[in-house]
Amino acid sequence: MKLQVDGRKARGDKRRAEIIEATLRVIERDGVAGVTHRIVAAEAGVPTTSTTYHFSSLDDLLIATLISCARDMATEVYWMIDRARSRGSRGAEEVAGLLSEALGPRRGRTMAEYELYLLAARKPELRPAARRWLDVLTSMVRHDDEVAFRVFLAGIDGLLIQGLIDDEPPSAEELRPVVDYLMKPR
Amino acid sequence: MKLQVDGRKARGDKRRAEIIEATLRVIERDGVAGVTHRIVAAEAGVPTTSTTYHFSSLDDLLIATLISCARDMATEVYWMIDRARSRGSRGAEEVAGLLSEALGPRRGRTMAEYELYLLAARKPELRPAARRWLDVLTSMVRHDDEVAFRVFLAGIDGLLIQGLIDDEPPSAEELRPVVDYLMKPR
DNA sequence: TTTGTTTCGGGACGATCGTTCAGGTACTTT
DNA sequence: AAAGTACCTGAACGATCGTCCCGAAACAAA
Repeated sequence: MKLQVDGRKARGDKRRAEIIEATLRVIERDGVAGVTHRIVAAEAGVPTTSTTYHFSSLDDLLIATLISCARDMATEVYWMIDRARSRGSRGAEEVAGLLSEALGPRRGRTMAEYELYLLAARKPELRPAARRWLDVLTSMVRHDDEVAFRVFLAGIDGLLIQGLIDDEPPSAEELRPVVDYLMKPR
Repeated sequence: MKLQVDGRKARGDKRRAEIIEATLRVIERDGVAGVTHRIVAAEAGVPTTSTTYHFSSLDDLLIATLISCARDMATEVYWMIDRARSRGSRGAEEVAGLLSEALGPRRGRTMAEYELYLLAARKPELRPAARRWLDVLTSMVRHDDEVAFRVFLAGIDGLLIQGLIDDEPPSAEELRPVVDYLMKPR
């Protein structure tokens, strides 16, 4: 079993990845509504037909983008948890910082993620990918209290969504008491 | 100052309302992406030019729809709180029931609301309308604990969003322990 | 009735859309 | 070298899009 010696497939995979990255940039900038074959192709610097060749339809492209996005998010959270653990902290500070980053410098990315998330609500084939990052969290964090953990996850989502319609992103200091409350055992 | 004696304006307002209702139905069915002048006009049973006449652009139409939607939601929540109070309960049962309804029979409507919500993240002129229902809640519920209330609101949003990507909607019984935890004072 | 205002709606314009097709290129296998 | 496979891409098709134009109709004020 040889892996990836075919130069053609190698180039194909590379271009596929470039197209997915371009798609994510387009969603960050213009939203899911702004995703078209031509726009994505222009963003990626490839001819229009290249996107239709590698992704049989627009839906396929969006599905691939969501899957890639969910994987990135999962690994990112993985490292955050790892970082928090190595510091021996309970993570509230890390979480608050991550939230304020998600709502500030990375606001476009956060919007893109939730747009894809909502898309999964409409397209069942997207749901496994959308659920993945929840699953990753669930499997990583020890949950001595199942209910408390579900509340925590829901709270994070709610804070992010509500933070997206604020005129200016909340700071980590503003978020801190809410996150503390959310993570406080009882 | 006479109000609404002009039959022309009366008809115009009525048609405007019909177009907005049709728009909401289209969003429930096809999402914000499915909203076009022609589709909305067909749904409302009016000629295409009627939607462009009453709403100078598609954005205007979506803005009007979000505002109308937010108002409906606010009054609905108002009555729920009123109902819960008259029963003397703390509301956990009512909240769990409302959530399971929002994720079950009214799933399309819930998706539409969150899509419009996310649209507000991209279009600043939509944000006041999107924030309104949060404001209504904040003003109605006595908040002896500010932080706890923010956590509660975020938790509701998170539960709804996560429930939207479940393959089958959670029942009120499943939701109940989480809602209880969310509303439990400490 | 005449004049002015508001709503209505058929038709059309240019733009952009998703997708297809056929020919060409690059690479692997036989 | 020949055949086979995978990728690339310019051109084009039919459909749909937002929006505009302009005359007709309904209604109010004179």
